[in-house]
Amino acid sequence: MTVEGYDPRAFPPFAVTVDLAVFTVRDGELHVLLIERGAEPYKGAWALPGGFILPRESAGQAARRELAEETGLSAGTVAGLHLEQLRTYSDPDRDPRMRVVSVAYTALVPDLPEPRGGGDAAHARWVPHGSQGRLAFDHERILADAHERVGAKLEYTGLATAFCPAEFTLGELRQVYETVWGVELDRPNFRRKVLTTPGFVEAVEGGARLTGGRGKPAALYRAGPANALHPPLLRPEGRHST
Amino acid sequence: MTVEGYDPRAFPPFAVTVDLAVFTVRDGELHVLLIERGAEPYKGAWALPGGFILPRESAGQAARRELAEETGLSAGTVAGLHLEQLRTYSDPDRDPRMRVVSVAYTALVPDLPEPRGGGDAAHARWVPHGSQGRLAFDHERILADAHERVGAKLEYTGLATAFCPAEFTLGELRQVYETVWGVELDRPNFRRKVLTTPGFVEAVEGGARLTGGRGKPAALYRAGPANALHPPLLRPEGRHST
DNA sequence: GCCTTTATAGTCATAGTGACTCTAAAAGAA
DNA sequence: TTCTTTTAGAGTCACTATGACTATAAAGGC
Repeated sequence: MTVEGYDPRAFPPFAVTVDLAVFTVRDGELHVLLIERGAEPYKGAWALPGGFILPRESAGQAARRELAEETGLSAGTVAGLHLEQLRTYSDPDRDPRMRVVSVAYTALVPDLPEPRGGGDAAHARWVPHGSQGRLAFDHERILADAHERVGAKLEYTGLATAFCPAEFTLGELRQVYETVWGVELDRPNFRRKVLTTPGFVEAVEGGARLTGGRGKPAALYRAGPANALHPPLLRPEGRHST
Repeated sequence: MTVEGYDPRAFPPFAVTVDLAVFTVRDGELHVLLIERGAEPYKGAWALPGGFILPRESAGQAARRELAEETGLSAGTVAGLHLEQLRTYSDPDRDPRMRVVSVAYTALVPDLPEPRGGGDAAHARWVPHGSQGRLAFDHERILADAHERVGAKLEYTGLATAFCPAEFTLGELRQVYETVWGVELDRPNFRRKVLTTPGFVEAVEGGARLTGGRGKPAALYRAGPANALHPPLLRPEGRHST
């Protein structure tokens, strides 16, 4: 049971941190937010943003605070972003200095301005996913888990809209799927599927947007009320993992 | 970033525990393993089994160790059980005495003997899910999250076989779905779906088993190699949450 | 004007599924 | 024994969802 026979010195003390895998779609490519470490160990290496949980904070609050600090976004903007707990990493040797348990979060954001690199992050950058090279600690593993989770959640939730601005075209939404899954989707079929899935998207009345100056203007949509898609929008070829 | 500017006293110390939501199907009913607390706070209340992570343990190792201690199962048996990290609970006030972050795990077990209540658990019992009343700490929330997660995973993974012994009938497997989801499934349709989903189950050659002495003997199957079901076996009526 | 690009409207064949009916093989009751 | 009950398992039918298409519309660049 939790904390049987209580004694302040009877439990092994741990440091608890949050790490964030922040994804965005930029120019049709999936990008991850990374920071460059300014101290040992792994000095100069790239790592996921993150930091300690404060004494009166939940892990979720810490994640949102760190995200605001490292991206330079206002607290109000960060409050509206999609942030989701991924899992907790607790290998005793994951940090060479001491026992650190880290609660990892995944954030999905629409295309944002270049991060300011505030907080203790010497440099923060959007890095194309796949070209990030080796990361500090077990952050490669965390990033891989986060990518897999995001890909899976696109199938059965309306999460893809979190990568888009408030109003978006179906082409932009389709590009999110193609970018995260690394596949090409048939345009008419994707359109049919999205529009017939109840609650996925809602049409914006007057709207129409030129898509980068090319092609016919597209109607605008906003995220619908559904958080689960029925039936799901499954990846082609069925490569899952879970 | 994780543990910038290291100083042993610079980080807020946390206690880190694991909590377990252990499910089994007994007599066609979903049961949860609960222990009765022997100390304040919540003395006498029922709670999820769990305990501290030791200094050289990962959270997963701690979960497996605690499960063995509280159920009285051998380490070998516990090693074969399905154990999966659920999520981490970190509300600063979730434990009234001190700051405790808990990594929750979900375990799915076939019908087991009554637990011995070893370890520090005064009493351990299988309690029918839904009749457990109020639990200590935030364990009701953890249990609800675990149930929702298990229900969702039955849809797109072969997880249901973890509730069954090594060899099982399709009727037993169907009962797992019906019990966890709380619905009735059409027998022929369920059978067709399971048998046509590649890798879900494999026929056991000679086998056949009387199902509680009633009805025609059923063929035996074992869990197949697939960990993901394609296409998924969706709940009727599409009530998800995610 | 034409060409390219993207959006959007359809068509058609097929796989998957829900709602069924029907038969087989066991135990227990009369 | 025969009849009833129970569960396994085979099979049918209609409808939905989907993959693979074709075709048209509306923009910019040339």
